[in-house]
Amino acid sequence: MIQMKGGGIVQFQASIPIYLQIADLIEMWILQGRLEQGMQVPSVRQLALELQVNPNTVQRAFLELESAGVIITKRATGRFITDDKAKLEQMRQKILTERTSEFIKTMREFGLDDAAILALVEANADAMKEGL
Amino acid sequence: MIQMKGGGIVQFQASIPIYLQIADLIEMWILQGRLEQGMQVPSVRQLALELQVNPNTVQRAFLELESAGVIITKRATGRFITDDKAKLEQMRQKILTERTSEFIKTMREFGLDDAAILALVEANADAMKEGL
Amino acid sequence: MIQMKGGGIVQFQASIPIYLQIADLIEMWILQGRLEQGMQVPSVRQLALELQVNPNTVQRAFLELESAGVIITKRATGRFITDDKAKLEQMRQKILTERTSEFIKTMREFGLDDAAILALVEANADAMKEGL
Amino acid sequence: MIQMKGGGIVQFQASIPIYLQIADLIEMWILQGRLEQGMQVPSVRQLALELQVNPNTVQRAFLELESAGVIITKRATGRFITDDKAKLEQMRQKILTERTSEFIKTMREFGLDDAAILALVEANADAMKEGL
DNA sequence: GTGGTCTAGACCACG
DNA sequence: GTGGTCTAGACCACT
Repeated sequence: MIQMKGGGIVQFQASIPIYLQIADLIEMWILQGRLEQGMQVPSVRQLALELQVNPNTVQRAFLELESAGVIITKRATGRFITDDKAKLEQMRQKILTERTSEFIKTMREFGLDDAAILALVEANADAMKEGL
Repeated sequence: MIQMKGGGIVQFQASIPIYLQIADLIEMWILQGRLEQGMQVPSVRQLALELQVNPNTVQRAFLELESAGVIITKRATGRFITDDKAKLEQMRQKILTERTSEFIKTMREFGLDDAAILALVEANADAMKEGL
Repeated sequence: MIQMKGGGIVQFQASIPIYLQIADLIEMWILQGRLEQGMQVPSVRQLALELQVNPNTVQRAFLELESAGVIITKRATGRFITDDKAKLEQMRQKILTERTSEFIKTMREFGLDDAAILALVEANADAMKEGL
Repeated sequence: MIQMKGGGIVQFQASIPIYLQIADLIEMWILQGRLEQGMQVPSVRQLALELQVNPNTVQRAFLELESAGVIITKRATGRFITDDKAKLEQMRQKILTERTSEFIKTMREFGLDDAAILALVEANADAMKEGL
């Protein structure tokens, strides 16, 4: 049994396909290290139950992850996280960089210079800390 | 005539409705001050031509912007950007804060502490500056 | 309306997923030049009707073709064969070579030398001509 | 101990049932004469070990081969390759003809005439010879 | 009318 | 019990 975020039920947002959200969710789990290398990936049916969606939807999410090389399917045995550590680390770095660049780009488009961006990040980080 | 980003043609990504991408685009233009308060909003036909999409699609984008209160339709006159300066500024702040919080949250989920996040932002900002 | 092979109904063989057979079928149509560059690709629903399968199955076949770069999807408009002539020609050559190499390899494994293979091909080609 | 192709490990492709691939493999061995008529058929366990698959899978492969008449099970003694020489030769001829006809048919669908097909085979055979 | 997504449920192949 | 495929049918988003 996999520990859901906060132990609660995952809420999907409309306007983005659920199967993509699931794929993203699991990719995050893996890249964040919540799922270890090995047979950790839960089965289609189990995930469908936990996420309260149709098994076909989970199936499709896994299809995405497989074509992305994150997981490997062994017929009639289960799905496994790739044991290519380098690949995972590379993907992690890629996502970190992408998200950061995208964030900076947006902020700049709003006219913020680097100092202002850093200040904004710092202020928000502090605010979020207190919020906890 | 509206100046496109870099003078080029805007590329839409397949997985998000085009009309939403257009609405976002225009909202950004307004919030970033590229479009001034007044009757600046280009016509549906013109935008459709420039963006090379179906006029219906632009129409829908405008509908979104209207319901968000960003633009106002005056019958038989045209569309105008709201002159409610406070509202625009408020939306601007809201977007800035939202994006920043979301960014920080994601980074933390990857195990980065605040110092690491700031460092990452700074490094990327530098890298992007050189790239230009 | 697309002309089926011989005007008849396509029969699918068990043991190979139908959606793969459909994808192959259409890829063949394209590479053989039966479908021209343009809006030729029939819609999901139409093909499903003609092939007497579920629309979802056709949909999945198209997914394959799209990820292979053979067709392009324009939302709410239809699917189009890629107009990248070079790419199509390249795929054609690749398939021809692959099939031929595979054929030769198999024949050699049965102990036939090149002369024997050529003779076999020639004999069969003649026989098939008479059969028509 | 059976000599694998090139002494290496056999790689199975994901889209075809492993047991069928194994059955095909063994049938090829027999028809190509690598396995002689007699009690040559290796045991389920041994094959499973060498091919690194589940013994059940090998078992199923043997079932296929038995129903095809290629091997015969003698209770409490083991599995034997059929000593019906005529049958084996007949199967060999059948496979050769089938594969060749299929190959020619495909090539013709691509618009190649017999001369072109022969040329293609010859060219590929030469290329493959140099490659070795 | 087009493609995209999702559900519910069934059956099969595999190990 | 696992994944894979397929159907039937529905609803939505988009142009």
